[in-house]
Amino acid sequence: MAVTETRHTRYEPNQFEAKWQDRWEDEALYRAEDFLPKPKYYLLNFFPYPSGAGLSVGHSKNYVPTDVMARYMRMRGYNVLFPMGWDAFGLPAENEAILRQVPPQENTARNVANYKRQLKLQGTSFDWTREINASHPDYYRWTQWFFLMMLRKGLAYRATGLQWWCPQCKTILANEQVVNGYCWRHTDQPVERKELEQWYFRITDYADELLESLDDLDWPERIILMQRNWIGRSTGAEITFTARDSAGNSYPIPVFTTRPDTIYGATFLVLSPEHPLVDVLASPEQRGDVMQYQQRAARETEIQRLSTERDKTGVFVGAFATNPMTGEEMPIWIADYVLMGYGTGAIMAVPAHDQRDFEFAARYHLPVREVIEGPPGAPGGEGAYAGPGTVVNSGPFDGLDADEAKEAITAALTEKGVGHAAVTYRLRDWLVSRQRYWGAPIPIVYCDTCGMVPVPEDQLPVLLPPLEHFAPGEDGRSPLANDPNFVNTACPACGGPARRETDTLDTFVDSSWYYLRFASPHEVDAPFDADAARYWAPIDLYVGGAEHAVMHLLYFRFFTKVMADAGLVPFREPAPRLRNQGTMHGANGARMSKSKGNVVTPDSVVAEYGADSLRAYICFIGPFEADAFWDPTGINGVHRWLSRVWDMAQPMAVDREAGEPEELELRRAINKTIKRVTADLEGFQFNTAVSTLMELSNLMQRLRPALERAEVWRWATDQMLLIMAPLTPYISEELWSRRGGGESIHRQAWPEYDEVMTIDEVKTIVVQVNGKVRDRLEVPQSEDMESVREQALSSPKVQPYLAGKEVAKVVVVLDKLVNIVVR
RNA sequence: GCCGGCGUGGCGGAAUGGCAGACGCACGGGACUUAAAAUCCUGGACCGAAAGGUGUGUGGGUUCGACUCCCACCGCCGGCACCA
Repeated sequence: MAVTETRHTRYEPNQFEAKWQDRWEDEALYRAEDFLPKPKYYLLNFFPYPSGAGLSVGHSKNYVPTDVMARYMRMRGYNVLFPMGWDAFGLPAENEAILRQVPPQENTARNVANYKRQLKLQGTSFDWTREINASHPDYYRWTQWFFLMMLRKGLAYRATGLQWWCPQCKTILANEQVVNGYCWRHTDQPVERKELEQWYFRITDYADELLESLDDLDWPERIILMQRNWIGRSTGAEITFTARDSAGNSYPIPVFTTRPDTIYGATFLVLSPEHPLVDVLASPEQRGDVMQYQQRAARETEIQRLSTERDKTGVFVGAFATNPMTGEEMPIWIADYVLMGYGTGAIMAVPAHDQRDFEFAARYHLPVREVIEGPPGAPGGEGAYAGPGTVVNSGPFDGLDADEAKEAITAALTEKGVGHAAVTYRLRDWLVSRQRYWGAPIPIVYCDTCGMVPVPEDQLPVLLPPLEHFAPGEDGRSPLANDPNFVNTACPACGGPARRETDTLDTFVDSSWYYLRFASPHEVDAPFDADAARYWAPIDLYVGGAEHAVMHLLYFRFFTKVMADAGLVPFREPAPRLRNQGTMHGANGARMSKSKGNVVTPDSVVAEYGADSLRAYICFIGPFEADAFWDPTGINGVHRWLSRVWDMAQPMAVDREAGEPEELELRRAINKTIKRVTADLEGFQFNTAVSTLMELSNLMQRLRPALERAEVWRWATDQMLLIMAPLTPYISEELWSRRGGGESIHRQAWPEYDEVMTIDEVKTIVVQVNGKVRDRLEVPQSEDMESVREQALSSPKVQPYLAGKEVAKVVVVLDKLVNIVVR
């Protein structure tokens, strides 16, 4: 046998990582305890859907840095709530179950077990005693309860309308789930329109608050902007024009405009093809054309209709309306560029000052009347003028600035009773019903005698029955409709025969309140315990991807405001601070996904390098918010670093004195490192935290021969392990225990630093001549700048640049530099 | 088209308006080895023999001094896109 006289063992993370995982769990190291007197910190990741594909290192880009924060905050003395649960309902889960021909219940359970295993593998410190699952009856019971609350408060309603239908998902989608006319899950699947009766939540009631309180959020600017655009608040006026049909009957047509100042320039009205007055107003001569156009518009896909490139088309209705300001007669047209779902579904067309109206007028030879004159020299040319200017051709309002005219004309309209200031939103109500199996059944019963009856709270949950055939049908009905045992029930009001609602709730309803369930995950009498929720919520730091900018993140804000109004929670925003992690791309540059064939699993990385190397590399790879590219060789760097740490932090006898200069240098380095890493972690800069630690270990490597058997070395190594503990929990714990550190390193306090010890004994002063570096002066920290200035001016390296020149100015920056300006 | 964000070595990236390229990857040279791996030491922005000069997408500006602030342009990424 070869003699392997190595002083220490090699760094082999597989030898001890599993051991610590078990021990941490046994010792309940990460259990969050309600109502501790310590300050609380609620750290949460977006609610994940446990996919059969399992986790990739792309997911680690979210979970690892968040876990680092959780561990850091615990060491800072916070009572940290860092829970995990499963957004297990929903289409992807159901589709996967269909594909595998396994009931979704079973499939989900297996996926959850795998996710959990993978998360533990990576050393995440979730409190698993608070694990929740949205597809369990003890959870969705309360999702249903919230639906009833919405209904009670008048915020849930049923309505018929043309809705987006994805032929692949075989269900209706919410507006937020339609992307440029395509399904958000099937990006090559155009959505179609179906006329169906659906359930909605009245999110538009909260549009103003959802918009205004964005200002108070510490969220990425991008997300705030996207929400602001999505809500799309426009201010202007609603103006009532009076239309007459060919028989001489009058009908009011309200229009919404953001430019009431241009009303004198309105030369025709345009109604949406679906506008209810179209049928009434169409003249006998025009009726044929009008109906043909309406049918064509109905057939158009959303993509065709939304295309801005396409020429504007329309048809004259055969009727006229009176402009309430001018008394002028204007023709009424229909055109598909006017949408029924926005504003009033009708507009006054001002071709001189609106590009769309201009194009329409040009095509159909309708009159154009200029009423806003731009400043002199303003670009004339093609198209509508939408800029600022002075009002002309507008009777008594001539000469006013356009902004003044907005107010003046709105006031005049109000005075005459034909208009008023108005606000319109792009945001529509949230469509929450889905014609799919795998979701929370909507707790409603239809009785022939009593009509629609909510299921009483004490009869919740309405259980989702196991179904043999749970795949969606072609008929636009939920598979639940095929189960007579589910459908047929007794009316809760009269006891007579009744039918259950068979649609299920959008999964975004599940994720709109889950963050509160974590406060008291086992509560049986309420969705959450009010005191526990008051203690833990709102979320102090919420972390997830930017793809949920206008879906989940809007819905759960809405839910929170409703809950606040219901007295359930004392705050109106669920997550005052939000951060988005960047996307992890595979080595081939594509987003990491199974279909791109570039998935790297945490399992394979952990097997090869250990979890700490994975964690450190994920942190080191780049800024948290930035996208990253997985470089399979890049991890070597952090792995080598950890191997060196392993080697230098082995327990060592203390039997030598340290050399004083080295000891001081090490002490300073430790203090500086604590200071920097503290600032880095607070600022979410995990990449520089790791590089700071690498610098420290490089320095220690250099000082090691001089110091490794001195007391200061032992102290420094302990400090280093403490700073590393949140980033690399396993190696820190293993070395800590080998060194006899006592209780788990993860129960230790975050190290303090001494400001004085972060300052070097000497300072380096840069000497510039005309901004170019010519010399560097090493002077004692205490040296005053006046003396430094003299030294700089007399520096031999600087002299040649001063020769024959006149010194015009000397700029002195404290402890930093001297810049000599010469002419 | 409109609104954001970003442009720094071969690559990932670092730099309160004050030494550009920290820390790594990859690569070159060397040590150890019969050899290799691993490890350790070492080198490198570019031009130039050197002195020195030039460099943070391009062009201007502010400043004693600009990767950093301002203006214009180019490129990439993201969002929105007939919303009246």
